[in-house]
Amino acid sequence: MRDAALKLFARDGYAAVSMRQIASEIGVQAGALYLYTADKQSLLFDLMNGHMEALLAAWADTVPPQGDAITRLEHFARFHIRFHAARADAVFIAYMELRNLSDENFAVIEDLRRRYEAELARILEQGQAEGCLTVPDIKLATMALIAMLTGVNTWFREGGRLSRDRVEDIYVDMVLKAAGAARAGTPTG
Amino acid sequence: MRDAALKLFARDGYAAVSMRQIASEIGVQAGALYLYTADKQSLLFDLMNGHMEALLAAWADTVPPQGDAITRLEHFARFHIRFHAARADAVFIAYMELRNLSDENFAVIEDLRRRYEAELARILEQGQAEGCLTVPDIKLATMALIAMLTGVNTWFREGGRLSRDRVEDIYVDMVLKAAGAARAGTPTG
DNA sequence: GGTTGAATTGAACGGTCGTTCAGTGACAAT
DNA sequence: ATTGTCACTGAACGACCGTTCAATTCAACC
Repeated sequence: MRDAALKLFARDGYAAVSMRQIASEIGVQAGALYLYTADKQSLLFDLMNGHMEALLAAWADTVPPQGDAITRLEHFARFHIRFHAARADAVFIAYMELRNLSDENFAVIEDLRRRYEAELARILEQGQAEGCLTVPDIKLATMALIAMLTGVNTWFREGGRLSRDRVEDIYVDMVLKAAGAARAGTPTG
Repeated sequence: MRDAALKLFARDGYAAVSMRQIASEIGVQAGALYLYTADKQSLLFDLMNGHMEALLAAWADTVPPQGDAITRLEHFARFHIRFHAARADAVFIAYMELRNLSDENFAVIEDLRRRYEAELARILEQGQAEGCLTVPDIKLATMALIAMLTGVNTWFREGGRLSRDRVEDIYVDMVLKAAGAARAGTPTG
C-alpha cells in the first residue's frame, strides 16, 4: 500500500489522489485500506516520516571520514545526492506535500528536517573554525547548499548526458567552491 | 479573481482549492467566475503563464551592466532574488503546480522556463570564454545556481534576522564562488 | 465437518467537486 | 416607459470524495 501511495502521490499530488485509486493500484477495494491506515492523512504522514527517519538513520550510519571539514563537506554532499537520487518519489513528496499535513504532523516533519540541516551546519561551522571553509553566514549557506543539492532531483534522469557519478563530482565541486573551500578545484574529465 | 486564486492556490494547492472558495474570497457566487475564465485549469495556466511572461519581460527590461561576465552574473543573481522575493506566491505556484497543467499548457510553461534558464547559461558561457568564470558544466551549473537562488523563497521572510539586501549580498557571494569567479571574496558586514 | 477469526467486499453515508444555465436585477440607451 | 445589455445568482447536474460497516469469503484449526 505504501508503495502504491508513494508512486501516486508523487505523480499526481496528495490532494488529487483518491483512496479508491490507491486501492485499485494494488488490486483491492477502498475499504480494505483502512485495515492498514487510520486515514488518508496518516498515510501521507507515514510516508514522509519514514523518509525523514530513513534519511537521518542513513546519515548516522555513514562513517565520517578522517580529515578536515572540507573532506566532511564533500562526504555530506555525496551522501545527500546519492540518498536523494535513490528515492526521487519520496523526496518529491517530502518537499511538496508539507502543506497537506495536519499541524502536529507538520511539526514532527519540520523537526526532522531541522535536525538534518543541523548536520550540514555543524560541518560548515567546523570548517569556519578550522579556517578551511569561508561562508558568509552559516544558516544561509546551509539552506543554499541543500537547495542546490536537492535541486539535482528536479532534472536528473538516469541514462542522460551525464552519469550519476559525474553529476555527483560536478556538484561536489560547486558545493566546495560555494563554501569557499581552500583547496577547491574544477574536476577534469 | 486572479489575486484571490493566486493567494489560495499558493496556500492550499491547486487541487485543494475549490471554485466556490475562490468565489467566496472575492464575495461572489461560483458561477460568476465562469464569466472570466473558461475553467479552473485555464485559471491556473493564466497565473503561471503571466508569471513567466512577466519574469522574462522584466529581465529583458533590465539594462545589462558594462563589464565582464562576473558583473553580469552578479546582475542576474540580484535580479533573480529581487524578482522572486517580490512574488512569493506566484513563484511557489509556478514550481509546485506544474503537474496540474494539461500537457499542452505544461509545454508552454516549460518552454518559458527554458528560455529563462538560457539567459543564465549564456552568461556562464561568456564567462567561461572570457576566462573569468570556471564552471565544470554549463548546464549543471545553470540548474544548480537557479535552484540555490530560488531556494531563498522557501525560508526568507521580511523582518527576520537578515535584511533583504544582506541576504542578496550573501547569495551573490556564494553564486560567484560556485561559478569559480576569479575575483570572488566574502562580503564583510 | 463444523467453528472460529481475520481479510476483504460492496454498498451506502453525507459531502463537496467543477460546471451549466434559466432567471433576476440594476443600469444605460432610446 | 420601454427596451436591451450585462453581471450575477442560486439551484441543479452527475460525478467523485473519505470513511464506515454489515455481510461475505476463505483458510486454519478442532
